[in-house]
Amino acid sequence: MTGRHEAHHVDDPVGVVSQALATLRNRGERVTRARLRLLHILAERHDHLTAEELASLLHGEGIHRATVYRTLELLVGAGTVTHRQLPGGATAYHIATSNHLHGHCVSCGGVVALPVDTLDPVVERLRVGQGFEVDPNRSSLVGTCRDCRDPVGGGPG
Amino acid sequence: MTGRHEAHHVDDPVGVVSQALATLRNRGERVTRARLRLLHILAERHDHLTAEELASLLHGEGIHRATVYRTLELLVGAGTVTHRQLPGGATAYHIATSNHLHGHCVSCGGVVALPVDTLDPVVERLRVGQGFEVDPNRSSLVGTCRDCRDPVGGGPG
DNA sequence: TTATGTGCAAACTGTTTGCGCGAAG
DNA sequence: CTTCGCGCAAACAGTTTGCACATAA
Repeated sequence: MTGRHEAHHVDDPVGVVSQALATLRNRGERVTRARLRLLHILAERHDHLTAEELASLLHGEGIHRATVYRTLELLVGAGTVTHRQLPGGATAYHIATSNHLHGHCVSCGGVVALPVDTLDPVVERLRVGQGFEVDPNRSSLVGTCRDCRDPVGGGPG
Repeated sequence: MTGRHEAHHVDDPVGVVSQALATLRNRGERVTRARLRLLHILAERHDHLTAEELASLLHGEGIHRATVYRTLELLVGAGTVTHRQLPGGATAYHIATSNHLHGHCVSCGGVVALPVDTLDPVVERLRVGQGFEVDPNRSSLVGTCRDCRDPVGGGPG
C-alpha cells in the first residue's frame, strides 16, 4: 500500500469543469481563458491553493493577479469553488466537488482531507442540542497530522 | 432555561490574569502596562476580539498598534492566548482559559460557544483512523446558529 | 457590435520591523 | 544600571478597485 498521502482522489476533473462552466453560462457569465485555466487547475489539483499560488501559477500564462482574485471571487459566488482562511492571513481555494472535511496541521501548516462523515454524529448532536447547524464542508478541524506526529513514518515495519 | 446566548461564562478573570502573569514571569518576560491591559481585556471579554479591535480599544490608553500585535504574539507564544483566522483575513484572539469549541455562523458572522466535549468521539475516531490529532480548542465548526435558523425566536409566540 | 472581462498600477487593510528612548527588574 | 518593551513610521503581504483596451457572445 502507498499508505501515506493518497487522500485526494479527484472525482472527474473534466466533468467538474464542464459542470462549473454550465453554471457560469447559466448565470450569464462569459467563459474566458482565465476562468477556464483557473477551473482546470482547481479541478485537477485537489489541494488547497492560495490566491497568490494560483496567481503565480497563472502569471506565466499571462494572466494577471487581479484577474485571479476577481475570478476566484466570481467562482466562489457561483458556488463552484469554496475558500477558507489559512493561518497567516491568506485565503485558500478549492473546487467545490466531493464533500470532504479539512484538517489543518498546526505543525506543518498542511491541509489534509478527512472523511466527510466524520462529523455526522456531531452535526446531529449540535442541531438538537445547540440549534447550531454545522456545515462540514466549510468547517476545519485543527490539530496535528500523522506525519508530524510520527515523523519517522511507519512504526512497525 | 434561560436559553439563548448566555454562552460565555468567564471562569475567573482575576485568576486567569494572575496565572498568565505567572507564566510570563516564568518565561523571564516583563510585566508591562500594555500586557496587563491586554490580558485584562481578554480575560473579561470572552468574545473573539481582532487585533485591530484590541488596538483601537487600547489606542485610547496610549498603547500603540504595533505593541498590541507584538504583545498578542507574545501571549500566544506563552500559551495564555489563542488565535484564529477570521473570514476576511483578520486574526481573532481570546484568552486560553476554559476549553470550548467555537461555531462560526455564516449568516450573522458571530461566534458561538459549543460544548467542548462535542468533538470527543471525533477526536478518537480521527486519531485511530487517520492519525490526525484534533485540538478542539483551535478548531472551528462553521454553520448556522440558532438565531439565524429561527429568527423569530420562539415559534408559537 | 456591444457588453463584459482583463491588465495595469495604485489604493487599502492587516501585520511586521528597525530604531532610539523610556521603563521594568 | 542594564536589558527589554514601547512608540513611531515605514515596509510588507494579501487583496481590492478605477480605468481604458481587448475580447466573448
